[in-house]
Amino acid sequence: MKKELEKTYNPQGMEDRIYQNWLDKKYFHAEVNRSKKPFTIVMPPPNITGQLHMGHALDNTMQDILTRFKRMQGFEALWQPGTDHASIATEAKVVEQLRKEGIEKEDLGREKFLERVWDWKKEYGGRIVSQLKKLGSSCDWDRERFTMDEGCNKAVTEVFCKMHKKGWIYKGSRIVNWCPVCGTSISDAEVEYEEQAGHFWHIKYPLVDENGQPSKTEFLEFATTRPETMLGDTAVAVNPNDERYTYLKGRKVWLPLVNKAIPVVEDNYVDMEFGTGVVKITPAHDPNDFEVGKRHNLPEINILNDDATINSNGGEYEGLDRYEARKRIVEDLDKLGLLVEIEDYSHNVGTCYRCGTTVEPMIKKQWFVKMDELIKPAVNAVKTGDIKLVPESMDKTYYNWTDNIRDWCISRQLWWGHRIPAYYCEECGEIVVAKSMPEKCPKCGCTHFKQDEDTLDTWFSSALWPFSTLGWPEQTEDLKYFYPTDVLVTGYDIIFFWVIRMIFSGFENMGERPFKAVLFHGLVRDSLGRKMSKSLGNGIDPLEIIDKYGADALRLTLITGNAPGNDMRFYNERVEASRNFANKLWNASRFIMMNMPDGEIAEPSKDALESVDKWILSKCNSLIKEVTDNMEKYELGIAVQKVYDFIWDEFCDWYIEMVKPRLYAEGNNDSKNAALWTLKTVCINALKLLHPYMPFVTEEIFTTIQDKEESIMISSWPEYSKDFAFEKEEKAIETIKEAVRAIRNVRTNMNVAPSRKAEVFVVSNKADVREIFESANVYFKPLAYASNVSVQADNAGIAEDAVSCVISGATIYMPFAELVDISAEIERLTKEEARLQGEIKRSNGMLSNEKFIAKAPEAKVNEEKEKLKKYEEMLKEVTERLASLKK
RNA sequence: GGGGUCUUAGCUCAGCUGGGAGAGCAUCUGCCUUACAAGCAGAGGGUCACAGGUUCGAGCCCUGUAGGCCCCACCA
Repeated sequence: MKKELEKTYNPQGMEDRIYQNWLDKKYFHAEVNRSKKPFTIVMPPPNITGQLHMGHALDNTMQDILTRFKRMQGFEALWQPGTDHASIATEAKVVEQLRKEGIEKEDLGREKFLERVWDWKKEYGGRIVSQLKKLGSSCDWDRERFTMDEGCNKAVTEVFCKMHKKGWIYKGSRIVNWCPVCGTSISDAEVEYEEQAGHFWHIKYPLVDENGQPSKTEFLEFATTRPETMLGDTAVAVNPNDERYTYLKGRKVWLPLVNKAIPVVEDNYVDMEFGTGVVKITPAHDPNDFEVGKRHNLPEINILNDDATINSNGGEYEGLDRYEARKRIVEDLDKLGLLVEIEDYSHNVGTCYRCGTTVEPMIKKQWFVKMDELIKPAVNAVKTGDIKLVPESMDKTYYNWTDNIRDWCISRQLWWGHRIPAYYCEECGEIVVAKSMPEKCPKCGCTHFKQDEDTLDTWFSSALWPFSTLGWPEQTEDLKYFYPTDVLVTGYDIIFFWVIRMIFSGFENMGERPFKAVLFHGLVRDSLGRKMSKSLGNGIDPLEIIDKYGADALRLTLITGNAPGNDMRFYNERVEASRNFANKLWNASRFIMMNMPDGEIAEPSKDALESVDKWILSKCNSLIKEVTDNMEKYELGIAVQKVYDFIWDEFCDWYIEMVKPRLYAEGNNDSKNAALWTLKTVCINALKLLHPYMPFVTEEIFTTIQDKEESIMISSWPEYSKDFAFEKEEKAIETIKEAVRAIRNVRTNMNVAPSRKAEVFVVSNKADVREIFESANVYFKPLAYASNVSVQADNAGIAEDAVSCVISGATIYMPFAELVDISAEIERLTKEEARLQGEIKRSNGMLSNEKFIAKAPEAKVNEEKEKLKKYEEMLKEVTERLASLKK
C-alpha cells in the first residue's frame, strides 16, 4: 500500500504525535544487555526551579544526537535523566512564596517548611522535564532520578561518612563568604566579583608611647576600603624588609574608638610598594588577614552578626548595619583627627551569585572537603588523556582550576538539602559522623544527640550523579554495565562547580573515571551577543521557537555553524533557514514517493546504473564515512553541515533534476528502475544520517517511504560499502563532473536569454566536448528549461577549441577553455606538482633520518615508503599532463 | 597581576594533523518550472587584524604588536 506525505511540511502536531509513539514503544528504555556494548550519558540535572532556556536546549540536543547516533549504531544507549534539588535557589523560591502569604520560614519550623518545599517540587519540579520532551530528548524517563531521592540520599551519606573517616572532610573555623541576605555561607566559586565605585579611607593610628598611652605625635598611616572592620583589628602589619618601619619592631599601636593597644607584626604578605606599606589586620573578616593572624597567633574578633549588623564586640556601634557603622566610624575618626583623606576608588567587590548582596568574609565553623589529595587523580586523568576534554583547549582552563584549588566549604545554613550526617552529643559535645543517629555517645555514653543543623552544598550531591543514578552505593548490575559513562556534555561555565567535582568523586568512590570524555559547548547569546538573562528580558524561549518552527528546526539551528566550546548567537533567521531545510527534505521525499511504483523496487545490476547514479551513490557512500568519523570525534556541527549540503545541493539540485527525464519516460525500463532505486536508497541513507539531528521529520518521512522497518530511531546506522565506492570508476564520475560544469556554463548564458523556453544548439568539432554535452543533454531539460538541446559536430567552420551555443536564435560563443578551462587546469596542476615535490622532499627527509628509522614502528616506516612511491607516481603523471596541456 | 580565547564576505560564523578561501542571512539579476516561492537559476562581494619568522607552500605552526571577549586572583 503506497503511503503519501501531507502536501506541506508542518511540524505542529506531528512532533508530539511521534514522540508519544516513541514513548509508547519504549524505544528510549535501556537495560543491561550483555550482547551489546553500552553507551551512557548522564544528563546534567536541571534545577527543579528552572524553566527550559536555550542553554538547556543546546545541551540536551547535543546529548540526544549522540545518544540516537550510538543507539542506531547498535549500542545499548542509555541517556540517564534527572533533576537537581538546587538547595539555595529552591529555598529562596519557597521563602519568597511564603512571604507573600506573610509567613517567615522560621514561623513554620524546619519540618513544616520542608513539607512546603516538597509540595512546591511536586507542583513545579516536573515542568522542565515536560519541556525537555518537546525537544525530542530520547532519555530513559523510566529511570528519572532526583538528587534528593532515596538512592541519592544514601550515596551522599555514604560519601560523607567515608571521607570524614579518611579525614578528608573536616569541620573547622575558616573565613567563609557570608551572604547576609540568604543567611548562609557560599563557596568561593559562588561569589561573583563586580566593579564598584567606593572609597579609600586614609586613616592613621597613633603609636603607643612608653607609658602605654596613644602618642600625640607619632602615627602610622594606611588606607582601607572597609573602615568598619577596624573594630576587629588585632594588629597592624608591615613588611619585614621595609626599612622605613624597622623602628617599629616590638612596638604597639593604639586602636582608636576601641581604645586598646595592638601589636605591629612583620609579614611578607605586605606589599611595600602599595600605599604606605602598612596594613591593618582583621583576621576575622579578611581571608588574607586570617592567614596573617594564624602566623602571628593573633586573636580573631568577629564583629558582625549574621545579618551584617555590628555585634557586641563593636561596643557603642552594636546593632548598627555595616554601612551605617562605616559612616559613623569615619565621622568619629575624623573628629579625633585621625582621618587623613577620602579618595575615590573603584574596586572589585564580592557579591552573592543568588541575590547580588555584597558578601561579608567571616569566620565561621563550617564543614570542608580537603582537596589536596582528592584532586590529584583528577588532574592526572586529564594529563594522561584518560579523560578527554573537547575542545582540547579546555585543558588549560581545567588546570587553572585544579592548580589553584582550595578546600571546599560544603555546609550551607539552609533547610532544603541533604542534612549533614553529624550528630552532637548533648552532654559532652562529642561529634559523631554516622549514617544514622547514634544510639550512644562513644565518649560519655549518653543517648541524647542533636543533628547538625546545616545542609550540604547542592554540588556535593551532583558530584556523585554519574554513579548515584546507577544505584551506587549498591553494587548494581546497572553500575557494572553502564559505568563509566561515555561522555559528559555541558557548558564550560561549570567546569569547576561540577565537572572537576564529578571527576574526583568518581575516582575517589568508584576508583575509576566517571566519563571518558567531556564535550563542552558555549553560551547561547542573543542576536546582539549579550548573555540571555531575565533582567535584560532578552531571553528567547525555546518553546516559542518550537511552537513556531518545530523542534527539528531549533535543534538544527543550535548545532550548526558553531564549534565546541564557542559561544553562539541566536537569530530567528537561522531558525527559518533550518525550517526551510526541513521543508526541502520533505518535498524531495514527497517527490520520490510520488514517482514510486506500487511494490518493491528490485536492486538494479551494476550495469544498469548510469553514470549519474554511480556518482550520487558514491557521494552518499563517502558521506556516510565522513559523517560517521566526524560524529565519533564529536564534530557535530561539521557532520550535519555535510549532510545538509549533500541533501540540498547534490541530491536535490543535481541528482533529482538530472534523473527527471528518466522518471518521466513512459513505461518501465531498467534505466527508470535504476533511478528509482537510487533515489530511494540515497534518500533513506540521508534520512538516517540526519535523524540524530532532526529526529521528527526524518521519522515521519522514513515511516512513509518504506514499510519494512517501524521506526528510523531503531534502524541501523548506514555503513560505508565497498559496493558503492564508484569514486574509483573515474570515467563515470568525471563525465558527471564535466557535465555539471558544462551545464553551469550554458545556464549562465541562458540567464540572459529573453525567453525561458529556449532552444539550445551546441556545436563543436571536438568529440570530447560533444560527449560532455551529450551526457548533459540527457539531464538538461529540467535544469535549464531549454525546450530542446541538440549537439552536433562542427559544420560551421568555428574554431577548433570553441563550441558555439545557440540560445533562442542568439549565438553565444564559448571558448572551449571556459568549459574545461585550460589555464585554470594548468594552474592547478602546477600547484599540485609543487605539492608533490614538497611531499617527496619531506618523505625522503624522514626516510633518511636515522633516528626515525630506528625508533618508529616498522609499519610507520613502510607506510612512509608507500607514500613516497605513490607521490613519485603521481608526480610523474602530473608532469606529463602538464606538459601536454602546455602544448 | 595570571591564564584562556577571538580578529576570515555587509552581518553572524564554519574552516579539526599546512596544499580548493567557504556557509547561512543580506544585496543584485532572471524565473510561478507538474517536489518545494519555506522555491529555482545566476551574479557581485574577502591583503583571512597588523608585522616578522619557519616551509616548496601559511587563515592554519612560531615570535611580537594592536583591539575585543571570557575566566581566575585580587593590594589592604
